[in-house]
Amino acid sequence: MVTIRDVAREAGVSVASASRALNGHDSVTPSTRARIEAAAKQLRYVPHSGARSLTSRRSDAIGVVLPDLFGEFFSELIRGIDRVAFDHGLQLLLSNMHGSPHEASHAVRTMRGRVDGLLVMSPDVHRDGLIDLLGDDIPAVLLNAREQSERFGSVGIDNAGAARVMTEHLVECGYRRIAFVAGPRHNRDSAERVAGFRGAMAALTGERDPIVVPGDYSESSGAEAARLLIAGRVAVDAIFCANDMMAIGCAGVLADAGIAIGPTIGVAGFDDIPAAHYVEPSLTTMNSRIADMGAAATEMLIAMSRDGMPAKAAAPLVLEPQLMRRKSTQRVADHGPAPISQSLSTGSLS
Amino acid sequence: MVTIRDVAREAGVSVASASRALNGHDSVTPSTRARIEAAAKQLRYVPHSGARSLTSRRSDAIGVVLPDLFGEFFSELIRGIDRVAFDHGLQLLLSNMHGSPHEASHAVRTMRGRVDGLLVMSPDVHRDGLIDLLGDDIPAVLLNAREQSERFGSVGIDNAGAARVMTEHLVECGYRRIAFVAGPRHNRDSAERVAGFRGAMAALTGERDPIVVPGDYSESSGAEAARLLIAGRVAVDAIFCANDMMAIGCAGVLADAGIAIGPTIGVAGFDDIPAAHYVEPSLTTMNSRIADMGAAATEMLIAMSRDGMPAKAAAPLVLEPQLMRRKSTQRVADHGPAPISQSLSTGSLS
DNA sequence: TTTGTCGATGTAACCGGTTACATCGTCCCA
DNA sequence: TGGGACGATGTAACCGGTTACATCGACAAA
Repeated sequence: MVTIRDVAREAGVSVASASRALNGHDSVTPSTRARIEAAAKQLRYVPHSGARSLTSRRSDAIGVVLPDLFGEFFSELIRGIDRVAFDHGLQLLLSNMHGSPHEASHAVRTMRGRVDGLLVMSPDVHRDGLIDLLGDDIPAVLLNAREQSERFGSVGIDNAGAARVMTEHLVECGYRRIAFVAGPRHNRDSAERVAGFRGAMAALTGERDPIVVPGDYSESSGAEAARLLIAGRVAVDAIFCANDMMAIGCAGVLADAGIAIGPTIGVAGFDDIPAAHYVEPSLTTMNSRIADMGAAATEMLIAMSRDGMPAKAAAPLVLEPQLMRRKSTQRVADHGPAPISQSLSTGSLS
Repeated sequence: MVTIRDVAREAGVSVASASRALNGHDSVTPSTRARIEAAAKQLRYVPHSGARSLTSRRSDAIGVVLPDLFGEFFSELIRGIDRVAFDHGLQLLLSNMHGSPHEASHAVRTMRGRVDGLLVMSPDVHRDGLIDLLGDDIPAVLLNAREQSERFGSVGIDNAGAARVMTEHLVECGYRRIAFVAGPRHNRDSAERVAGFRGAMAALTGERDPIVVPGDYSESSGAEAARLLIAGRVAVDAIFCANDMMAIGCAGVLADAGIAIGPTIGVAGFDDIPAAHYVEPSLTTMNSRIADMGAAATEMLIAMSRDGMPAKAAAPLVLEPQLMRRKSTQRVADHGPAPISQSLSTGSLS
C-alpha cells in the first residue's frame, strides 16, 4: 500500500509538503507541486480516507440505520436521502438492524467515528436502547418516531391527518359504511391511521364505532380481511386499508367475487407505492412522500452539524401526505379513451 | 468526546490494559477488567471505529458503487447484498455515481481506506476510468460488466440466453411475427438481449431480420413503440420488450386500442419487477434474479478478501434468468376462479 | 535467600494522514 | 552591508486506537 510518505520520498520532499501540495494549499512552489503530483500519479497514490478523517474529524459520510429493507418504502427513502447527501458530497453508510434491538445498538456503535451524523429509523428508540447510545457528540435525526427531544431532530408524516383526509374523500364520494383494515398491532403508524379514521368517522357520519379489521400490512392479510367481510355479510360500501399492499389484496378478492370496485365498493390504500398506479382499477391512496421525508431529514441533519455540537435540534417536522384520487373510489365507471377502431387494428396487426 | 485514554485514567490503568479488557483479551485480571468496564460504562465510552480500523487494517465494511438508484433494480440489488453482508457482520458504504465517470472515480477514491472490498456496477469500467483506480490492494467485484480480468471478480446475468428462452416461449405459444423493443442505444444489457432475440428468431422461425423498435427503458418509450407499430400497420402478433416498464407502456396502448393482450397480441417483458405481477393482464417476463446477483457478488467479494491480497479473482459467474409465464402471453383467455354468487355478495355487502 | 518463570500491566511505537511551529533562504530597505 | 520580513519547506506532535516489547511482582524451586 502506497502512503503519502512514499510519495514524499519519491518527490524528494517532506510529508508536510506532500500533504499540502495534494490538498491544494497555496504555500507550495509550482515546481515542487508538480514534482509531488507527478510522484503521486506514478505511484498511483490514493489517500486513505480513514486516516484523513481521524485528524480532520470529518468523514463526509452519514449513517443510515433502518429497521428493515422494506421494498418500496426503503428504496424511496434512500432515494430521498441520497438526493440531498449527494448534493453535499456525502456518502451513505447503511445499516439494516433487521428488527433486532441488539443489532440496532451494534449498528450505531460501529458507526461511531465513521460518520458525521446519524439518520435513525427505529420503531422505538427507548425499547431499542438507542436513546443513550446516540451521544451528544454526533447529531442525529429520528425518522418517523414520536420522540420529542432537544437532542434529536425528528421528521415524520401526519398519519392521523392523512387518514382523516382519506376518510373525508370517501364520504365525499358518497360512501358511508366504511371499514378499516389495520396494520400490525404494535405498529405506531397504523395505530395513528386508525385513530385518524375513527375521529373522522365520528365527526362526519356520526359513527362512533366503525369496523376495524386486523391485518399485518401483507397482501394476503388484506385478502383475508376482504374474505372476512364477505363471509360475515357485513354491510360495507368502502374499505380503507392501512397500506397499499393490503388494499391490493383486498381488491383482488372483491374482484374475484364479482364485486365492482368503485361503483359497488370503494377501496383505498395508504403509501402510494408504484403498484398502486398499475393495478386495475388503479388504487386511490395517500402518497406518504417517503422520498421527501428522507430528503428533509438529511437536510435537517446537515443543518444540525453545521451549527456545531452539542447540536440543538430543530423543531420536529411533520409532512402531510397527499391524496391520490384514482379509480378504486370512483362511483361512476370511467371508460377511458375511446378504443381505436377494432377493424383497423386487427386488420393491420394480426 | 470520550476516548480510551479517558477510560484508562478513570479506571486507574494504562490504555493498553483498557484496550485489552474492552476487546476481551484474556491476559487481564477479572477485577481490573471489571473496573475498566465500569469506567467505560460510566463514561458512556463508544470506541472510535475509524481509529480502530486504521491499525487493525480492517473496516468490516464494503463499498457499493452504483450507476444510479433505479427503482426496483436498485432496491432488489441492495437487498441481496445486504442479506450476505449482514450474515458476515459487514456494513455497506453506498455511493451513487449518478451516471458520471467523474463521480465514479471520486466515489472509489473516497472509499479507499474505509472499506475492505468494493462492489462496482459501472456500465463501462474503462470509460469511467475506474480500471486503474481499483488498485491491487483491495478486492473488487464487478456487477453486470463484461470485463474479463484476473484482478476482479465478476457477476452478471445471461441476457442473450434469457432472450433466447423468452423467444422460444413465444414461439411455443404459437406467436410467429415477433417484434422486439430495444433499450437505450449504448446499453450493453439491451444489446445482448437483442442479439439473443435475433439468434433465436433465425433458428426457430427462419426470420433473419426481425423488427426491432428503438426504446429507452421508459414506460413512455414502450407506449411510443406500440403506437408506431399500430400506425405503421405492421404485421405483428407478439411484442417482446427489453424491460418490463416498456412492456407495461406497450400493453397500455394496445389495450386502449381494443386489442386483446394474449389472444391477439402477446406481450413479454424482462426483469420481473413487482408491477409485472400486478398489471392486468399480468406480464410474462424473465426474472433477472437481481437479488441473487447482489448476494452472489458479495459472497465472491468475501471469498476474495479471505484469500488475501493480491486477490486472485474467481471465475466470472453468470446467472440464468427464469421465465415467468403469465397471462400476457396466454392465447386462450383464463377467466380465473368462478365468481362468488353475485346475489350473495351484493345482498350482504352493499 | 536467591533465582527463574510467568502472568499482569505499562511504555511507546505505529497505522496514515494533517498541521502548528521551527527553520532556512531570499529579497528588500535602511 | 546588515537586519527584518516573508515565503517555502521540514520536524514532530497529534488524531484514537492496537500491540510488541519492557517491566514488575509474586510465587516456586533450589
